[in-house]
Amino acid sequence: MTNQEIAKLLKQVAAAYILKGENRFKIIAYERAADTIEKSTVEAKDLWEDGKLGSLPGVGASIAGHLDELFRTGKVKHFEEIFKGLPQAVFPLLSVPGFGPKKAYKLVHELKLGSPGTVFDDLFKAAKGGKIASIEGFGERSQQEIIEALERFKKGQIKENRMPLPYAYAIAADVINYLKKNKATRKVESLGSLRRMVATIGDIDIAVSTEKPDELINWFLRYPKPHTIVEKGPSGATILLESGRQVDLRVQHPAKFGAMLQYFTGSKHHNIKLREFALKQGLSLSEYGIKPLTKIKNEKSKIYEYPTEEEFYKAIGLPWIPPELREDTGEIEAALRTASGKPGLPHLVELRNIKGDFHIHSDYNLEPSHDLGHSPLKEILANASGLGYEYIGISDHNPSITNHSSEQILSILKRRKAYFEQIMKSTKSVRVNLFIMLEVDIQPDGKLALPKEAFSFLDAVIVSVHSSFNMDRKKMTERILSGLSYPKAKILGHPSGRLLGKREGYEVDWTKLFKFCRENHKAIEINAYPDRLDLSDTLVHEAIREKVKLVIGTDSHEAVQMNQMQYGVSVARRGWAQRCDILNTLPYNKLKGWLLSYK
DNA sequence: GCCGTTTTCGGCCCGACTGTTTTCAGTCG
Repeated sequence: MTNQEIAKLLKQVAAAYILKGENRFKIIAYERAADTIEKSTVEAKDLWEDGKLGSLPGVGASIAGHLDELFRTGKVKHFEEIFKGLPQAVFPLLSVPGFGPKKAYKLVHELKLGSPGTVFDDLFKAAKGGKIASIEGFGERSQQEIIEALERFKKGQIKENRMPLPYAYAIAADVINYLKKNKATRKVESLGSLRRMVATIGDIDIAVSTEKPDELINWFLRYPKPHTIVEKGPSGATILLESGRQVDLRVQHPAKFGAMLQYFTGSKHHNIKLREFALKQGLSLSEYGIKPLTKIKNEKSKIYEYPTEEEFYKAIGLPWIPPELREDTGEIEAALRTASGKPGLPHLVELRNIKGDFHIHSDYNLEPSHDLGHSPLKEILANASGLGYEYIGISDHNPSITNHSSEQILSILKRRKAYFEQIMKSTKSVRVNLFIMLEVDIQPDGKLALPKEAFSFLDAVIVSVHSSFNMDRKKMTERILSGLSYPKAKILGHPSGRLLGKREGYEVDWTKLFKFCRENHKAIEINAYPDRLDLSDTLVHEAIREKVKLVIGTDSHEAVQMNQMQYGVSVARRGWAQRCDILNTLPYNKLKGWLLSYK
């Protein structure tokens, strides 16, 4: 059962409760639980197997109990009770934008739509036949709107995919650059999930601070890349790029920019928690500023405005919270501790702390079964030098074991080592240290795809799973631990194997893996490759709590991709990682001590 | 049903938009 399916079920429970007139806070509780599970980067089922369902914010004893029953038996008696007496045709309609439980129920009830399978067609026919306008609470306009909503829904049912963060980031960077060229622009910032650096992004939202909103909006609409204009209003505009990606602009006066930036950065749950917190101080927060509550009803109180987020947070007694942390996973409580002088918010790792990259593929042809890199070592070194790195590791894929004998593999690796050493001698001007490494497959039986003798030509290896992804959790965990048990296996590469939007990660017992890594001084990689961003933010947070060390690697197959380190850093930051948690922030000598110690 | 400055009981975010309304309900982000 996937997170999406669980979230859907919980939303249906909430909808059923709405229809049955249940206590509205109970409804909100179910909606909130559905929302966190839908957005969680860890499978709820994995958490359940570890007995950690309760770690999801909004999932308490009661809902966790129901989910336990769901995972064990495939159904929940309590939910079935709740659904009793409600027409099933209501639920499919809830996926149509504009349809909530009450509207859906009223239509199904009044029009006697019995079948969930044909409810869309049945309703569409009823609307076309003019049968909706006469229902109480509806009219000609809402009837027309229903027709259009159903048509849109039919067309757009292949739901637009969210894109991996780096793609969105590149699009946004170009728009932001363009917006900065206008003289009326004071500040430009991304908003929403993009600013929080979430692994996948839907729409791109950008905010501009300016005294001349109209001028900025018109400037935005003249963005030089091909686009169509979707919407234009007094406070912003929306365009659709040729790629099908939507870009929203919001403009605000500099005096109010802080509150607006805070509001639209979210996350929703962070903002809700923040407003609850402020309310206890008699302050009401909104996108326009902060309003002190008054005792007299309906009296309009003054709104205080804030040019910056720092001032906004300060006004409610908190230090500024980095956007990457704004997910209501303890950051407000931590900020509060910081405010009272105790250890609270982490000092998040930054891109400039990174001193090297171990996961780089070169163009040296060692006849691997996976893809070669495209750049020669010299170019990689030059790039590393430009990035200010002290060291790099070249981790080409291991030579294919089906096409080579052990002797051939030894000979290939011996030649490679000699070749790399020769290059290093001839490029003494570049002061980047080299580790000669490999990325080695962990085979299904847990053995590494490399003969034992071959390790003498290597400083260390990254081990990764590249095949048989569908093993059960126990076997996969044993497989990985076995692969990591080799003395020179120091790093587990792209640990979950996920490909964003394409493939779920394989199942792993993370608790067991983290414990093993901590005890054996193995590091887990945060792979910064755009389609991976693996380990996920939530698991990074958990790994750090378990005192596991991490490395951030780009998995570059071209020298230019080494610049993608920033996306790995953003995952680390979302997982609350500080400099001390990330090994490749260490200077060369210290790092070498860890990488070259074999047990 | 969830959850915790002080609260394990008693609270529970904010504003915009839409359409059918004469003051509000439903939906959305």
